[in-house]
Amino acid sequence: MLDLTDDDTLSDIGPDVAEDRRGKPFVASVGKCFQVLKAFRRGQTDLRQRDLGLTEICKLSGLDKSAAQRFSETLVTLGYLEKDPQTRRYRPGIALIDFYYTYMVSHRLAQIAMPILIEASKVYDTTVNLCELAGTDAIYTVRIPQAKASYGTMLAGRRVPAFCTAPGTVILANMPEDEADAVLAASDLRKITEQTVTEIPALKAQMAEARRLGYHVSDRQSQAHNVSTAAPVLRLDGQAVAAVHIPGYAPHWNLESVHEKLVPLAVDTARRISDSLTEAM
Amino acid sequence: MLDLTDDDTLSDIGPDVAEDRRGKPFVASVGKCFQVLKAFRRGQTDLRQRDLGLTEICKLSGLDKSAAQRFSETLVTLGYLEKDPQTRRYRPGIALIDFYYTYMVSHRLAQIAMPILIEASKVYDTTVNLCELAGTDAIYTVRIPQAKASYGTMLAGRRVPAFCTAPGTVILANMPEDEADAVLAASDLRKITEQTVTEIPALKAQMAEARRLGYHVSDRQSQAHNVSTAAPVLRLDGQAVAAVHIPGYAPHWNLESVHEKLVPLAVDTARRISDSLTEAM
DNA sequence: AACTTTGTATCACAATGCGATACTTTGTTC
DNA sequence: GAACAAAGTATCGCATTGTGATACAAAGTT
Repeated sequence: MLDLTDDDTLSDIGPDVAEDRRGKPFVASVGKCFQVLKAFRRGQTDLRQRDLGLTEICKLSGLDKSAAQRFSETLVTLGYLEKDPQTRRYRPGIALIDFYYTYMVSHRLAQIAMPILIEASKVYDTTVNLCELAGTDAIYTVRIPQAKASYGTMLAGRRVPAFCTAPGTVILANMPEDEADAVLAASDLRKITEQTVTEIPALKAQMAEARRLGYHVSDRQSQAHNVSTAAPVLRLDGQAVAAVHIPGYAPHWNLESVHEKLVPLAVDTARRISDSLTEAM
Repeated sequence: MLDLTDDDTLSDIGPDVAEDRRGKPFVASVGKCFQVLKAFRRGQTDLRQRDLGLTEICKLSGLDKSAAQRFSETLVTLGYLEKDPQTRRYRPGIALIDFYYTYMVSHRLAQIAMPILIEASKVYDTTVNLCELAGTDAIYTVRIPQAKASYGTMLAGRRVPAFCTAPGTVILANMPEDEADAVLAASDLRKITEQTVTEIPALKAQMAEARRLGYHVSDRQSQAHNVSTAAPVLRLDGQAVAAVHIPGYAPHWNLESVHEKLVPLAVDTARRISDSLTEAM
């Protein structure tokens, strides 16, 4: 009944440490509390399970039992986890949602893009997404969903690997080459489907092509049956800040119809957002 | 150009401490780091400003300069804040979005509700929301937006006071009376507009009426020019777990047309979700 | 150029978080 | 249903870790 199966690839939640921030003050307890929260994301994608026991939190967070207990209880007190008094298991708390709002409310790009994306979604009654690059992942920040999509693909916050997805490709294609190279070098270049391209030269050729064309079509590179397209949102200086992504799900859309209809829609939508952006920034 | 003005009431981010959790282990550093993150939410609604300097973080979080620095830098290292090297100001980091996904992906109610809400939004081309109660606030967890709405009202994670909004009223009306009373008692019963009802007896009468009718129409109680309606999503035992909320914005909708069209839509949508729920739970 | 404001670095102290250990409860097996 | 295993909770002395007053540096302002 509850089908959590997802057809596309998920990324884990990113590296635990950032760049060269050594020397900066760092409060270890804070890092550990986020390890606990991350455990729930890992736990969910792995086990399709909504809540975790203390022992599972230990394993998924890498903390010992005492620490896991302390931080879990702390997070319950703060409302970021909830604890079932019966089962004594923990689950994500509703207060977590606050941070989405905190991030998005100050996000000018999303603010500008939202109405344009909504309009676009109506043209062919399709899902339309806005993606941004975060490390080696593309994160969906705004999603205008359609009823037939699977639940996981309706949610903002989803991460997918940049190198093998249409939105990732167009963003990488329109950023400084050395930065793009760094992302590829840091990426875990695994074959997700049979079609996934994993060789750096082939990927760079794809990116060059995407840059030339102004869009990219991902033909079952990360999803077995689906074709999706993306076009870059560009700053005045030509650098990509995001991508408009439109998936074409299997029965209804194919390579041909995506090229004919969704590609122009994605390109046009991204261009409209880019134009509005440069005015405001 | 960038209009961040919002027409409805926002709640602050909730109490800093929960119930009677004394005795439970608590890591103070973790609490303080969340004070810093909350500062950004406060800062944004107050100042309509996207980033905060260290001194502002001090004021908004209640921490001293050293602590503010330590926790801000820690959060930067973890990716939950970003720091502009030029201005040395901090802003929310994209990694914050991860927690929305973490919460939502395991949320069976949202999963069930999403397609039904999408369908409903197409009937009159309106925004349709799913709200849940958190403390004295109603939090929007799922929003199907329409292009004409203001940005703030498109975002999941928004909090509004329960007592003076339609979704809050229908949820309070369909929960154990003592719990509802407790929520009202804890609420900050301020007049938001001229029409806001703030007397407990009047509020309880409203709730009784909402319970009898199966819906509630909020006539400019929290928004000066708008009328909105909500209907409860009920568990098999009749307890509310959420509310379907449909706002009727001013020029297009009025009290009459809301009653005629949006009320039946909200009631029907909430009932369809309730029915799917009980099967699954 | 003098001043104010804001951000960064330092460091000795002890409070605070740590985690090994022991205890209690749940639920699993025979 | 007794015996056992596994998961969750409580305890507590130690020293690690975070603390915050102070001093310093770098931007902004007059």
